[in-house]
Amino acid sequence: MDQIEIFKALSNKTRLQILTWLKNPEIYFAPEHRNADGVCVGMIQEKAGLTQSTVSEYLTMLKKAGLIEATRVGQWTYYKRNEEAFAALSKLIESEI
Amino acid sequence: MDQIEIFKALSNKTRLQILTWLKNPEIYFAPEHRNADGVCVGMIQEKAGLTQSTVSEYLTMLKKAGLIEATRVGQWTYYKRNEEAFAALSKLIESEI
DNA sequence: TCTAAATATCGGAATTTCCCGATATACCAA
DNA sequence: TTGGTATATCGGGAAATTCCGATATTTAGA
Repeated sequence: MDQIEIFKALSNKTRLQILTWLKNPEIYFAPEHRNADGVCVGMIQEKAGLTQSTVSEYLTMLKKAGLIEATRVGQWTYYKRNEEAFAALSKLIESEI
Repeated sequence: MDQIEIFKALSNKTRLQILTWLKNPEIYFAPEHRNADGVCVGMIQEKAGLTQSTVSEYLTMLKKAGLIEATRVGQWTYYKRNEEAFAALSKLIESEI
């Protein structure tokens, strides 16, 4: 758990938005674009309004920080939150930092 | 509470160290360099091993993010943690982000 | 006053981040 | 195979951050 990597990943408006969207995908994405593994990149990109490459990099960054997980299904990659990482971060701030 | 400002402030090794030192000043600073208002800039600078201007700027940044508070006493400025901000951030990550 | 000490602010070089377009890779379907 | 779709990676210009030295400000004390 690299604290600085995590905080850097959280230091961007779009990346924070993505995390919010992935917290309640049923609110933000149509059923056909999400499943138990999360939401595919293209739909996240569409909502973000940035280029595909940028959004893909952002998702990779969030993944490296451990905040989200990826599952490849055919040509799609589904991303979902790693809630344990958020719980751990919350506890870290509550008691360690 | 500007989330991004907070996460940016936390995205730096030295600033995280300063927050750790201020969490338990009695461990890291001699009694004559601390009081109920916190620890003075010079002592924080000494521990950080960076220039006075850099450390002063870092403290200003942490203060703008709401993570620490400043009290001027004579020629000294004492900085201490704002624990409520950390509690609020912990809750934010636990339930909102 | 005048000087010295503590801190804050300014200007800038080096590095990193932001976000793009172009290109590469992976997979599916015909 | 071949072409099309989804995603990842690369190269780079613009903007932000890092950290410095120099300078300004604030306050105490002679």
